[in-house]
Amino acid sequence: MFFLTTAIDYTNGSPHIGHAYEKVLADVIARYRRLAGEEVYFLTGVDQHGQKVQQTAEKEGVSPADYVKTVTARFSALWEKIGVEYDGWAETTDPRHITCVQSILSDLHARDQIYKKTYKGFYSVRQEQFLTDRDRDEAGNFGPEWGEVTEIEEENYYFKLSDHTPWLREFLEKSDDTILPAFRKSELINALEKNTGADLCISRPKERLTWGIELPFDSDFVTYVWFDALINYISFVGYTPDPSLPDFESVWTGRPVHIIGKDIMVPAHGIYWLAMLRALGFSDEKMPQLLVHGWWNRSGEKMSKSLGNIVDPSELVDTFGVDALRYYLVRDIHTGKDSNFDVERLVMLFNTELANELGNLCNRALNMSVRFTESVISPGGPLTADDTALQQSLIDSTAAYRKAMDNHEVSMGLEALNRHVVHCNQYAERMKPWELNKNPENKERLATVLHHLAESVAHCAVLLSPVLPDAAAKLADQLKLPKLTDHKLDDLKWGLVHSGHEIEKPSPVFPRIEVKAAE
RNA sequence: CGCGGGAUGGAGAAGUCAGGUAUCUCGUCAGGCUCAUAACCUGAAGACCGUAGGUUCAAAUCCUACUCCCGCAACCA
Repeated sequence: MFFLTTAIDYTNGSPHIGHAYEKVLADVIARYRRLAGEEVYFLTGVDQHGQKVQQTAEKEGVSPADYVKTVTARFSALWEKIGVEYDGWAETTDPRHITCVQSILSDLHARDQIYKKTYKGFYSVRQEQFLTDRDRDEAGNFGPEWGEVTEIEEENYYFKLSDHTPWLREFLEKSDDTILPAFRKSELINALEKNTGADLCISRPKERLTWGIELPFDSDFVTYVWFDALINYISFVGYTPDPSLPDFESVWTGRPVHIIGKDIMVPAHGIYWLAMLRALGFSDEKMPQLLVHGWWNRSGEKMSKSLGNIVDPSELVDTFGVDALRYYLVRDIHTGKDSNFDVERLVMLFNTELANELGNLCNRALNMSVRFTESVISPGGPLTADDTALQQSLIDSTAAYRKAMDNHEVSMGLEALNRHVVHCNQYAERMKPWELNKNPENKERLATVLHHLAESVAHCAVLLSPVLPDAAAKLADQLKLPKLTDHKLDDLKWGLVHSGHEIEKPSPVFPRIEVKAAE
């Protein structure tokens, strides 16, 4: 089983382009793995507890539970809108999750992995948090942004993180595929080097915070939100068995892939979570891989004048469509790195690669079949060097696509796919089917050329399907091949379009996006 | 000396781990085609690969020093 998760989004505001990116990336990877013939379980959801939720709810004059419900609905509505299809949905206020967290807390407490101690430090009342030396300004004082700062003593529960850091360090040192992409590994190991054996505070006294999961062994405290949230990765796949949840052993069969942003690798996922799993008895072979993605940055507000200041993914979909957004989000960023969000590039990539190249290829190929061969596609006569070169291009592109996608490099996968599309357009230009059509003697040759184009479009539709499932279905529809998208990668052999296959006059699958050059 | 990432033709990127005539997309210029979504195809101009040294037959790629950008720095969910 290929078990894939995303970070669960914190329900403290509306979803933005970064949230959408992570989910689309995960959705694409999940769909790709299914296409590759693997069994997939894709889990995502929302993180609903914690101080910030409690504060925001208070500010808005509603209960945290109601507030969280509203925000959660915004997230799930967006996923539906942009075609993110998950198998499991995690909400941390779910009773099944709470049961699991509490059972884990009890277990760790019973095994002395959790203990109580007093912490003395400087506390900011306004920010409701303890401060550390790095919060001091250059003069060594706490700045006015913290408001009143007092030194207080507080009892809390701690998880024995220090028991596991030596193992973690060693595990990470020898593993090349736990942190993806690899360049982030050194960052995590460095962070670990600086760990001076500190343990992790996993409780909050109820005087300060009530919106959380109560500690099963001390009702004066709730669980620290990270300790609660991280557990979603196991609670919602039945770590504590529940008839409404999957069977844990059949989901967590190897190393799951957790897709997260670079901001929550250190310390939450890279340190806390791996250590927590270790404490629960997970072996090295069951440790998750962390696929760490970068950020969409926004450079300047220049484009906002001409195209409107749009960053809400839902509005982007309304303006440009799901295909354009999904394609852009995985095409214009290399997994792991940062990129600048630019609406003009979104439009450009859709128009050039989808409308002009692939969409137009489909359109011209099918139109010619309708006009020149009575809508019937047949293999025609003997193959020339041009034909075999085209078939080889398809084989090469498919191989490059698979290699890239296996490494979660969606952008490179799409680039590989594109190479074949370009090859096809060049092929059409050289073969000139419209010329062949002028002389009846060329009928067989004409059939061969058009067959090669139709066959290529069919393959491209399948390869594109993880990224743009709807568009792939439309391409299949144009080709009159309704079962096309049922194919697995290994079934992709030359001959998807059978001899004598009939099609109809096509209409554009990717209508060009026309942008009015506003003032 | 806190940590990490980055600096590549006008714009955005790949390539750097495993050195070997600089790649892709957009843009610009010129031409071709007409089946197609004013789409497609061909050709051209444009980069001393941040700076300065070094290693090597050979460096965007390895080594040293430096400059400038961005993020993070562990009770911030």
